[in-house]
Amino acid sequence: MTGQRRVIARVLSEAVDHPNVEAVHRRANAIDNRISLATVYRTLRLFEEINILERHDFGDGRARYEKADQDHHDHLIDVKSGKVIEFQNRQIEQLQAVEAERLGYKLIGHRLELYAVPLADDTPGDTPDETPDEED
Amino acid sequence: MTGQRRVIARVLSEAVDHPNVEAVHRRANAIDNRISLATVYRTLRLFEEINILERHDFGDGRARYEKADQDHHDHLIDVKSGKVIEFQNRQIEQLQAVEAERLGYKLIGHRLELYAVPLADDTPGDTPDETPDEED
DNA sequence: GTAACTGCAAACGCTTTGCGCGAAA
DNA sequence: TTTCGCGCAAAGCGTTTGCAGTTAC
Repeated sequence: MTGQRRVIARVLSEAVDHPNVEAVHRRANAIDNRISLATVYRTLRLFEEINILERHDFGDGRARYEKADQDHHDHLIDVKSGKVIEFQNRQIEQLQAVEAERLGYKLIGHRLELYAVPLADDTPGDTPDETPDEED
Repeated sequence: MTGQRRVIARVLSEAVDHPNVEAVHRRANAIDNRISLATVYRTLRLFEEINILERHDFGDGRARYEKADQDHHDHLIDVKSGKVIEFQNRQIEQLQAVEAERLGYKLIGHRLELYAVPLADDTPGDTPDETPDEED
């Protein structure tokens, strides 16, 4: 267990969002600036394989990470701000398993992402709020 | 409307699966071998923007296409064979909208993928059937 | 004739990897 | 000491793009 891995582990255990690799690298370097991007990639992959972390792909072409969840949840992506909200819905989960069985399969995993806009928000604009990179 | 676009459109309208770009290119060239990969990429993107096609990402790092659906459906991915099965489930759709509202959002899109293994299949093996590239 | 489209090859963005050095046990 | 992890820079992969020539209309 090296210092780099410790730092990266800490960054992710403290994260309340879903940082991409670059963000993890930035945060890790704020703690110890001798951590290379390659190491971040290698370590994140390692942690993912050990099931310490989960990798997500929310469609922007870069991987995002969060600690593997004890209590499983899915994500709602605010397409205006890029914000990511976690939610659980036992009912939907249940129906997924049923649907899989109906098709002759045993469900072993799933990906559910809801893309949505704020309810109150009536702005007609097409442009999403300036893409931040750091958010969620 | 050029010959290339006609061929690519035909390839996708005849497809019963969810080909990736390389597969589309291969099939298009079987009809007319003067179609470059760049044109395939450009045309698929164009068709996607016009909502003639839908682009999917099933997690293998390459885009897959199918014709935009009149009647919306989601996908179940057979993780053993790579096969992709389409399904519809009104109940799940409904619950997604409800969940989004509960979180203060208006649902505008979603992605639901079920990863599963055949029910009958009791093989303990970890290795998926040789990855084909052409399948589904 | 002009605007739109194409093929080619180079570039891109994210991610992985070969290698020689350095730290962990 | 021996193994494992590191940083660096180069390569890999799917995808996009600049450019000059070609095609549609």
